[in-house]
Amino acid sequence: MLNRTFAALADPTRRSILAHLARGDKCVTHLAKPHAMSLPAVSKHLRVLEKAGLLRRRRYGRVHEMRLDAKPLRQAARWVEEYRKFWQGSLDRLAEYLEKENLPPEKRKTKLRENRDVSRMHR
Amino acid sequence: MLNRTFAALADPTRRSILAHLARGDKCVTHLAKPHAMSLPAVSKHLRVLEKAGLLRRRRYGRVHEMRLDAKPLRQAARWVEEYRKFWQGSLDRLAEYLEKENLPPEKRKTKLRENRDVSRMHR
DNA sequence: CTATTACTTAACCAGATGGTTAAATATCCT
DNA sequence: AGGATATTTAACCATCTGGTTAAGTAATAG
Repeated sequence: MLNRTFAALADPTRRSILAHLARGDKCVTHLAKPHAMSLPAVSKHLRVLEKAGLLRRRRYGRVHEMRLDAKPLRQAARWVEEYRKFWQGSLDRLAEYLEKENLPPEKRKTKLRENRDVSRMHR
Repeated sequence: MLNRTFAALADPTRRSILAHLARGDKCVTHLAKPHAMSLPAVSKHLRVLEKAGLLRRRRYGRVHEMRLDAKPLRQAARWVEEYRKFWQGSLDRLAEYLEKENLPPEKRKTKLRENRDVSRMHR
């Protein structure tokens, strides 16, 4: 499920469609209008979103009305949130990380071996 | 950026790699071991994650050590959180939504026109 | 009945993705 | 020097993706 959810969100057109649906249910033609592409292209995007469970489709005659269903985003949010502590601490960690990179090669080599002994990791 | 981030997260192998990196920095071989695929395949995944900014690479001799960088997830989280209210209200909304679907066709048709007048949307 | 509207399906295309194996590079060990 | 180890690059392949145009289906309008 996460696969399909994230894959669906990876496309800007689809995120835009979701954003539009967040302001109210809309039919295919309405959703297509702001997106400079053919109707079948939008239709495909809608199918992707539908399969990802991010929207529901209802037919009223020939009009297909789409409704946002954000439930799959809950799981996605939970997954991403797992990493909150890492981006919170990342300023410090990254600083420390990049600092090493600026040591002159000689110094770096010995310094690093002392600390982390990565060179012996694979013996 | 969101494009690359979400795309990177859409692959289970890559999510697994990130999960492993969350427990500490690791080199390519170590990251590859639990994933039943060739080393080049993992190497490609790492490049994708790197381009998405989700990890940093440091070389210690022949060993490439990877470090998680979760900062891009922050933006992703913010995006997803925008939709929190929708999945929170979705139980009610979806119930209401599906309830209509179970009405007998006759009743549904008239009922819906009265309410929403979708049939006149495109005149 | 006919035309128009809303939308999908089909067929096609270029380029990306996710994997493979084989070869190349670079480092480390003896 | 020569061999083993860590990793990447190259070439290839099948499938997926995101778009197109053209044709098909179904409902509404006149």
